[in-house]
Amino acid sequence: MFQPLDPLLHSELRLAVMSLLISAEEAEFPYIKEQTGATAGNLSVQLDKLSTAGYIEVEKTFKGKKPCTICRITPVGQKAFEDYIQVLKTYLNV
Amino acid sequence: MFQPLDPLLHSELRLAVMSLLISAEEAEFPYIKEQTGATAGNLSVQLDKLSTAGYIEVEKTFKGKKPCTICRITPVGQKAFEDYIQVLKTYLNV
DNA sequence: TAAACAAGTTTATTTTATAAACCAAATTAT
DNA sequence: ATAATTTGGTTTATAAAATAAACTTGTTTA
Repeated sequence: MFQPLDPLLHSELRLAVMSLLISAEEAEFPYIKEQTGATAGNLSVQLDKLSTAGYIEVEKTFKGKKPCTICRITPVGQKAFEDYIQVLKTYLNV
Repeated sequence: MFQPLDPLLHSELRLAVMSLLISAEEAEFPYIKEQTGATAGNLSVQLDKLSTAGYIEVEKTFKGKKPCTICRITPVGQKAFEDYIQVLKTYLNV
């Protein structure tokens, strides 16, 4: 029997975002966009979903006069990521 | 930069099926259904996709008078599964 | 001051996953 | 014997998700 995989994390782009934020603690929208190769629209949507779930927090600030969106992983997000890995391992026979 | 995740494997049910077949070498439809908890319809569709991709082979035989669908992983499928794990690991920081 | 660019968001489209409905044959109950 | 149920699936319809295209707002640059 397989435990269900958290659907919020079992998504290529959202997983990549979480992967970045786990190591980086903080990252700006354009950086995430570049690292993941996502389009801005897709990234925006996926960040919203992670944010709504409480997995990340999104801070909207300014860098000089330009808007700047900063993302950070939350404790809830960290826990979800770790749990996801544990469950996933049972699928991979690792 | 993240390498793309094989979309055929990055699916909860198909991954579970592959996971079973990697260890089992051979499994019948009802067994896979039971182990994965999938509905017959969903399983049928996903097995088709894996089969069309050449990741598994599906043999239709009879067990006495009853139809019996046997699934096996192919070398192509094994390779794809291993590759998928390698790529996935870069997302998990494992 | 008009054109191009940066940083996103919103909306529309495509793809995917999933289950409901269905089918054929075999078994069981009446 | 035949009606009802079960087994072993497939096909089709629906719901959800991913993704990109189009758009917005403000800022630089020509």
